[in-house]
Amino acid sequence: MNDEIKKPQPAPPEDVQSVDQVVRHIALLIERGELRPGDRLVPERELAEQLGVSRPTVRAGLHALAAMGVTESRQGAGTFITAGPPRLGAGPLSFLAALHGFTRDQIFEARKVLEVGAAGLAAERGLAERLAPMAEEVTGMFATLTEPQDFLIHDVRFHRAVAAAADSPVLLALVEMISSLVYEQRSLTVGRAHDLKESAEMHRRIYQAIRDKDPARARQEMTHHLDLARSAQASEELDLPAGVLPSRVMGNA
Amino acid sequence: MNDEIKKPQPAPPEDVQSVDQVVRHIALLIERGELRPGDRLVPERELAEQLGVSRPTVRAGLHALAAMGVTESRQGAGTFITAGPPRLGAGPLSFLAALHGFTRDQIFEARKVLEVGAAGLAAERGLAERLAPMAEEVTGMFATLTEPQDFLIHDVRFHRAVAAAADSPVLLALVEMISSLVYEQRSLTVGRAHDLKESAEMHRRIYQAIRDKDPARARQEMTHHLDLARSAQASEELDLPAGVLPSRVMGNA
DNA sequence: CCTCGAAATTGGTCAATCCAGTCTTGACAA
DNA sequence: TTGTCAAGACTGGATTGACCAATTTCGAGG
Repeated sequence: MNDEIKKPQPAPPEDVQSVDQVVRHIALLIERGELRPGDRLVPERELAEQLGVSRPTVRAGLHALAAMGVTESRQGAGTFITAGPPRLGAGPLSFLAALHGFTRDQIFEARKVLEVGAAGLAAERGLAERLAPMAEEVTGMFATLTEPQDFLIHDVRFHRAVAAAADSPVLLALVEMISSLVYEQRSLTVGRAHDLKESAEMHRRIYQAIRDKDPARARQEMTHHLDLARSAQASEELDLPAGVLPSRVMGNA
Repeated sequence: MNDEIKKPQPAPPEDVQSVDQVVRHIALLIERGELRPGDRLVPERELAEQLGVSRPTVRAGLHALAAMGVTESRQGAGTFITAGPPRLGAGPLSFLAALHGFTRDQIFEARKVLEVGAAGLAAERGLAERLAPMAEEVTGMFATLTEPQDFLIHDVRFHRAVAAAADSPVLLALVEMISSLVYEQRSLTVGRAHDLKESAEMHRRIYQAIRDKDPARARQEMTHHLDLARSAQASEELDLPAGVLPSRVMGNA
């Protein structure tokens, strides 16, 4: 064999995976506070040069970050750190649900823990400025009693508003994560819903308990509501053409 | 203009993004039950041909799935659907924490809601086969009172065992997600911990309440423990060299 | 029948190139 | 002077083709 033509290892034997290196680099910049929400990253080409990796590798890393909801890319404009309120994409949970066949009851169980706790916290806090969004969604529910799909949107938004009123960003992120899952499931069956009026009434009572700064009642009303909602959804799923249900738990990636 | 020479679009005008197409394709296979945990995906090259996209594009999609904890790739072996128990990677939450500067108290707030609820459920269920793991971790804590880092590991595992005893996969996934965050934060300061013995005692009381199928006591003990743990961690952070704390909230991607 | 090593398989990466939106800039007209 | 808009640069989106490295497979040889 010739021993001077070959120049095998152009890069030092760094055993780190190149694409991980990209993710770690961005993570480092975020840790250091050099990248804040809304900021624009350096162009892919430049990033590739800085890290000494190829552009496809950089792109793979950026896609991974995008999947985690950290970045957003706009063709022609650039790649940006996700702005807006702290949000946890529903993608991972959706996949988990599809892979392990989470049941409706299992999801409601988690909801009960999260949202009953959130309702209690919201009532303890009693932040006046958080009441309006909740009230608005309740109004929206009463206004869409004959439009199940629209009703559902207000329903989900109400529950998010409650979590927001708990004034706990982490809790809010978790609730939003699950409510996305709930929305995806429920939107398939809500057309067969009965008693939307009763549902709206329950939401109103939850709101009133939080407004009255009565944590115990807020928790109790939320518990009651979720139990009934679980039963309601179960009955909605009964008279449904077979085959429509089992799948379709996936959300936006 | 000529109207027969041009043949502009080699691909039908699908306005879908290629990399999204890859993710959706895998998602579809999972929905249909054609891909189950542990299964191996078709090779990248074949997948690229099937979908009519390039391999770097396929790789970007697979990296996105990997970031969501859906797939795992092993060089030379193949790409597999993540096996094992339902698990939600800590990556997204870690980034969220770093980006929005979640405080220790905010994390503990979420923990209280999740874990107090989990402890209550675990006590209600009273599944005998879930008790052993909890007891084992309590034992481990008493055995490592002088080794804070090892103690912390048992601590975190105990809390996961409680969530597992709640027998709610969704809740367990959420608790694991947060406990990863807690571990990352706490491992920096646990060296300065006092009263590890008292902490072990509290865990033992939580365990006993669950073992006795006493939900109210389980919830109360867990609440009490988390409140004290929050104070303890706060004091640990006080006498710490400045600059070590603020960053380092990122986890494995 | 067992062991071991070569070859096929598969993920990991890079290089160069083109396409498609987006933003910037400066010339031209009002 | 000012406003408009079109050309060009900039940036992400995607492809082709090739090569490296780890793993698996399978047959030759003991």
